[in-house]
Amino acid sequence: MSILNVLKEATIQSLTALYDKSFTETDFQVSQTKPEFEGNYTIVLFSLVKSLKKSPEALGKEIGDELIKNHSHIFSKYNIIKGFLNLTITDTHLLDLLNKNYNDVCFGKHEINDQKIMVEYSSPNTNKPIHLGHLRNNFLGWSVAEILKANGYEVTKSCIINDRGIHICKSMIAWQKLANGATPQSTKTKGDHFVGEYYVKFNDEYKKEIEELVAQGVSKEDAEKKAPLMQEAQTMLLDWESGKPEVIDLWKKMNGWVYEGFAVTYDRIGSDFDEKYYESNTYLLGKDIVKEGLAKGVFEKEEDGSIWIDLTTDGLDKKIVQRRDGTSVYITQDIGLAKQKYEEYKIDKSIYVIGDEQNYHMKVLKLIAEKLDLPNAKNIHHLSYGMVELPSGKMKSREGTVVDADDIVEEMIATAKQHTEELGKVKDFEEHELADLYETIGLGAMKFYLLRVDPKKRMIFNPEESIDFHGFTGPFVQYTYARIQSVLRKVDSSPLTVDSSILPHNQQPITDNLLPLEKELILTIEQYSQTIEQAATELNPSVIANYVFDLAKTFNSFYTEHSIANAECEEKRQLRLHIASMTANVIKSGMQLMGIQVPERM
RNA sequence: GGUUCGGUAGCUCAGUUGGAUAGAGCAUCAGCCUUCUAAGCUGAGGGUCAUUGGUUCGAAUCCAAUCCGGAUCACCA
Repeated sequence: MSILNVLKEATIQSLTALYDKSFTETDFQVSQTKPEFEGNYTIVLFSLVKSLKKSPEALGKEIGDELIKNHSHIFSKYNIIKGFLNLTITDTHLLDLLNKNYNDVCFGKHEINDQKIMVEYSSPNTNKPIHLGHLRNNFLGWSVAEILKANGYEVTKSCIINDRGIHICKSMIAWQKLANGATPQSTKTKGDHFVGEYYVKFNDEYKKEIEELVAQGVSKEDAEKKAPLMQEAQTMLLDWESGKPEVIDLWKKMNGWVYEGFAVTYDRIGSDFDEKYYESNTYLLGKDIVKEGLAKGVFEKEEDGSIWIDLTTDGLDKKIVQRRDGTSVYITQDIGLAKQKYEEYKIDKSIYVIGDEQNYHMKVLKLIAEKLDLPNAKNIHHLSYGMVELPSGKMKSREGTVVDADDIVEEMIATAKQHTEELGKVKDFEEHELADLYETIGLGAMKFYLLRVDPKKRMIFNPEESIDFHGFTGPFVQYTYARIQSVLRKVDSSPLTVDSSILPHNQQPITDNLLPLEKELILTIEQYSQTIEQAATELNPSVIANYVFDLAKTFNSFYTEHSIANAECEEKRQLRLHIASMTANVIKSGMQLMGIQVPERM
């Protein structure tokens, strides 16, 4: 149990013993002591002052004495300033913690529980390659899944691939008309980029057609519908739905190219999935749901045959769930898929990583699921994230300002290479080690940059600043890790041993002799478990990013001020090597939760 | 217009179960490499926490109103 939890419980016990009343965690507040005051943890007494009608000083003294009397192994002393009771943690307790866990690579992770969670993320369209915004989605989804695993959940990563629809037909039409049989192989183009080009070409040609029609006096709206290319795309969609062989073949061929391209990108950025759903399989789902909803009176049929749900009493609008031609719409398919997910996996919670432009849609989805009484409806959770913008504003495909994922990844890795070479510290690296290192640093910088911000906020991606490897960045944390490894390597000949002389059982001289920075490091490490928990509760990897950075920063201060391998005495040396080792473990673990590798050397 | 999410240092962001003098990084300035990796460390300057009012011992944090910005409100997905 963490010190914080021990303190809370101990305080409740002390209060109960002292005042003969029952208390809960909400009756008082515990926080970390501000650096300018002596102590490590602080109990804020004001709320108790009120209910117990005692002065803060008296109250603080009584609680402080009681805590120390009963928990002398954890709390050594206290002071009271105004209404704040500042408690000091004993060195003994911290050393004990260090001794028990210094070599535990799983430190901070929670026991397996029996809850199952599905995290759906990524969800690409097969008509164009993924861009910077998708990267935020991929990194978030992957990281959240790992964070949940670290908290003991059984996690299934899933992905819905939007592989059908009018947008797919557009690139197919363009390819048929313009490609002359060109393929990714023949043009040496990555498959997803290849198909994406034809999607762009379609829109270019389509635009020309509209302009011509408008010039002939057709209204813009009509022109958009009547343009021959659009008509062809519509026809192709119908052909696809009726299973016309040549259309299906073309569709399979082009999607195949896209998947090959995606596979390369996913492999590189580290996205993976346990289950893939294809919209071409799920788009008919939801028919039975519509029937069910009608029977239950949740849905209503209009005169023209279309089916609706009225959500006005919930503050939303009316929403269509089935078209008058009997086909199901997006939202209905999603409900169908939600149901299928539950039936297949018996999940306790279903998380959707989707941009905040779909907040309304997801709200409706959940509401309909609840009204239909689907078993997992209440545990549908939309992990909404803000758009990624450029310093110049939003990315717009029309203006060609969309940042391609492959390009930006490549650029980050190239910058990592250039920067590393300038520093000139890697002369003894082998060729393949260098390639790995650049990839580790470049991708690490990228992931850290996109994950360090609260998901729900939109963020600005400044290509120049993102490539800064100093300060609150992935490479800084990676560097700290490599630095520790370097120290630990140097003492390899005398590997870390559990030297009883620094252990509390022995009551040797180190006790009550920890330096402030040593203490701060151990206390920070101790909070890793809570940090993981918080990140899981909030579904927010930035919690981890901030924590890991803070730990790395503290370590670097320590490293600069105090020698580790050449400490004043053997006990101190052992102690510091233990701290270093544990810091490295926690940094590595935290970075892995964000999908970031740490290099042994850099 | 309705709903909803944001507004914290020049820039990018932390901090909201109400707590002590609001924190980092970047940028600027001043120091620190014969010593465990200087992708580092130490220090300085920089703030009307959008505005106004309310709640109370205490508000960046809670409530109300206003201003600014984003998203959304399709028989598209």
